[in-house]
Amino acid sequence: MEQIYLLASQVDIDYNSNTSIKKWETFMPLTIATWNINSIRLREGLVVRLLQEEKPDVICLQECKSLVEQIPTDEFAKLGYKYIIARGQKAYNGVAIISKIPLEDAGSTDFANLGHARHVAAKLKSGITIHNHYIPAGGDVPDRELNEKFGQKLDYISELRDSFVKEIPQKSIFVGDFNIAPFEDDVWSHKQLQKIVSHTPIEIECLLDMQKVGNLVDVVRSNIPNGKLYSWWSYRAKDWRTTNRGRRLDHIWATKDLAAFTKKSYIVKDVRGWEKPSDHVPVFTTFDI
DNA sequence: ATGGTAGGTCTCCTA
Repeated sequence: MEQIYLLASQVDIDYNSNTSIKKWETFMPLTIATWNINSIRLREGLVVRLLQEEKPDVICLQECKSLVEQIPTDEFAKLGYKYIIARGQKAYNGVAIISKIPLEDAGSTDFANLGHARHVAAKLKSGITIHNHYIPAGGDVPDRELNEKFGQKLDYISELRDSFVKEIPQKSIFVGDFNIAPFEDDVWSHKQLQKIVSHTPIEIECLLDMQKVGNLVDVVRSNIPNGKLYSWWSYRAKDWRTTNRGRRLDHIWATKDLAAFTKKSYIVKDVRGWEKPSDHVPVFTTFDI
């Protein structure tokens, strides 16, 4: 039987061909990062530093807080990150996918009809589609009768569950700031956060239902199954590192075909200690495809 | 039960 060794970023994978693809012996891993940057214009330098130090193939950013035409791109391009697919608006939200490998715009959807730039998708030549989401934070009060924003958060995820992920094809990666920490080990105190938006049972149920309907795998938790794991620490804490009251709000999910090829995920916690940091740190997964 | 910090359209909205 003929075997082909794939360079995933250079070759179109044809899963329908008769040729056997010896997937585990290929040698071009694809590393994806997701990071809520909280203003891309203010933190352009931090993105540059991260790209230099960690060299992901693709980075998905949320809360760019910028019109697309005002996103700085020159310094990213100098490092080889020449491709960017983004959606933006003034001051709020905004998502971008920045890549060393060619990207094709795969559209965006205004979930829950909020009029917000919270989703963008890009397709790689290998046929993999990356969906980058900034799910609404949901305000402070976890009751949709008292707080419209909490309802919008549930509506956004319900719409994903009832239409979008039902149709999601294989070879999809689904990442971003989901603003929900689903498991006990995803928060510093499960007991103390049960009524705090981001860890309430209703949000968690909605998110995990959506994950199940889409047959999506939380690859970061698959690769790091045990122990506390955070991607966000509040700006309001006096000493984020010492008190360590974190939450895992940022996620990398994938359809099962791709999830089967991931072995490594990691979170670069030190980024929270860089000068003028975002309150989120980047999360990484390598797909050995 | 409260307040704490940060970014942008900046004394008010968002997170």
